[in-house]
Amino acid sequence: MEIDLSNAVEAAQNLLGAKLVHDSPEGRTSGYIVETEAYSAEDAASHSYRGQTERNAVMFGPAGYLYVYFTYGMHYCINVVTGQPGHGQGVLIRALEPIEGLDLMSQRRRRSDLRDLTNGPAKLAQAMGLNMQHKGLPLDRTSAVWLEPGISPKGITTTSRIGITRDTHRQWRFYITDNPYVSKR
DNA sequence: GTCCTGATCCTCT
DNA sequence: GAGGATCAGGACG
Repeated sequence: MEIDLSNAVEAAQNLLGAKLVHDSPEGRTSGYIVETEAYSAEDAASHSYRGQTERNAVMFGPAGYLYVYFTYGMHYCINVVTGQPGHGQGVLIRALEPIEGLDLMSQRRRRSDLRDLTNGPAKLAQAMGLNMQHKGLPLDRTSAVWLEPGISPKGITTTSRIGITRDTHRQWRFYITDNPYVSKR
């Protein structure tokens, strides 16, 4: 992988514009990453804050692996693990700009509006067909899910993170400025 | 468009 | 037993 994942906050910005691809039995889906959030073990909003557990163990492994979690009783969200093993860092992928497999994404999402396929962390996981099966996979060509170099963002906007209740002061959300596929708010 | 709520279940307290 | 890195649908205007 050519993307620098040594630090979550920097990696969250480096990952903007990268291409995420999933080759599934139903076909290929892919998209450019347009919105991310950084999480680290010193951060009370992070799953890794209270130390390693069975659920978050992937976050404490090497960088470049996929951490998937299940939340709110019905949704999956995906992270790219960053940092050194033992550090417990990750970057939440919050939105994609769809590239390949638009019909398949629409089927999985049961939505036809292009802008409603991948503009949210649980939406993109559903559109890409990602779930707990994919937790812990390396994001390279040895897996069905991987990252490639994509586009260079023209501008990056920094804000506070969405939907958290602790450490809300951190400005650790990043998105490609003016991209129409960024989640709301 | 905005606001509010129900859905639904795993994880940790 | 509570709460969560969310989303969709309905009420209202």
